[in-house]
Amino acid sequence: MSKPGFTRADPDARRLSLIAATARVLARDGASGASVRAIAVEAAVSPGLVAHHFGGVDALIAATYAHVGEQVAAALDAAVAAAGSDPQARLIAYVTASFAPSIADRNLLATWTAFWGLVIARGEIAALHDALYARYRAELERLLAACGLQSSARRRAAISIAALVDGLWLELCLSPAILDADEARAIAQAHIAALFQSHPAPPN
Amino acid sequence: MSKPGFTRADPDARRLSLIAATARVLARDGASGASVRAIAVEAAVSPGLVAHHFGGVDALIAATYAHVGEQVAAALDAAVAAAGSDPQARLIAYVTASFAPSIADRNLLATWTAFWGLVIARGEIAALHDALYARYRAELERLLAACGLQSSARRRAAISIAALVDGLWLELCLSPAILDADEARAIAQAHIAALFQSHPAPPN
DNA sequence: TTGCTTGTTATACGATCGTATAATAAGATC
DNA sequence: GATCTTATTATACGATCGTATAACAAGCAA
Repeated sequence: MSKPGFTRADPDARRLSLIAATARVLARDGASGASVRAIAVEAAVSPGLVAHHFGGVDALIAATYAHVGEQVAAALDAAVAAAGSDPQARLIAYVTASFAPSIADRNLLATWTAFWGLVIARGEIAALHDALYARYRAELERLLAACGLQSSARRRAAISIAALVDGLWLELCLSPAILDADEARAIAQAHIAALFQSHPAPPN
Repeated sequence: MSKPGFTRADPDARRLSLIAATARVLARDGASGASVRAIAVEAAVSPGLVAHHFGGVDALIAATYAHVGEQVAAALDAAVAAAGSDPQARLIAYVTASFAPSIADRNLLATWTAFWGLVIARGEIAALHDALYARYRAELERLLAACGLQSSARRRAAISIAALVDGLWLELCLSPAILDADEARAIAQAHIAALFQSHPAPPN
């Protein structure tokens, strides 16, 4: 007759719900506000569940970062897939997808800054960051290769594009009044064009 | 006969000492470790002094950011002054000075990430960030003008350089194994060269 | 229905948080 | 040396922190 006091969720689904709640708290209150209790309230759940599913709050934040990172990577991949088959268009799509509203978002930035802070304090989390960025650069190198950029220039080009996108993304999130997405896209495209100009594709 | 139990410091000197201690704690333990007590221990001082001199720990962290920002700006200005009178050399010096060991430093990054986290949670701190970055971009625009870059291209060029430097600096601090200072300098120089190539200085 | 597994809650514990308060004493002034 | 200002300390308070623990109950299996 009466509703159950709580619902037993599938462990994976519950973990996802906790991760989503963590992202919301991070976005609203910043890194220092992401306490076990605040997250539990946001997820409408008891504080003990965090320990039960993740062992501790640090692991939950790390899982949140990994999950958000996956989402971003998937969004970038989707942008490439939607760009068709032209190599240049695919590269541009991959790079400028970072400036789409769902990515250049304060909420995402909050998760990222919280995580950067953890990278400093906790060494084991640095591995997550390295893996995510390595994947980003590897994909960039692949796309650059498809555009015919000579292999000796790919590594440096990927690093420079990644750095530029990071900086533009950061400024886009922190002070949107100064930089909007259209200009960020234009800057990134100009940078890529310049890269190919200084390392022209060899004629086949 | 006996040493005094504590020394009465000049208020400004004491504030500086607390700021320096805050920067050290931020670097060692990250944003979440920067508690009033930890800072007081680091400064070899009683916790109450923080409230007495700054009113609260948030104001102390904000002051730390402002101070560190001043130091960085001064270091960049000094690099320009040391570069002589050639406009191109001055611009390169200003940009690549961010990769010097004292600037591309994990300790500085820790302060920065802690502050970025505060920018999200506390609106009043965003103004500090905007002011610091506006100053950086304004100086870039000045140096670009001295190099003869046409005025219509200056704003966008300054933003792109600032973004690239930010991203390179971040990666340099977070994963020094992937990017070293020399390569960061080379990437930044190539970017600047490309900017002038697409907007060549008008002949006088 | 009965029993079992385990997701979930409720509660408690010690540690640490930020800050307010009053007492203390260093150092300048006269 | 006496007086005063105030930087500094010591202490205390309530709130919140992370997590361990045991009781509870939802849902499945038999």
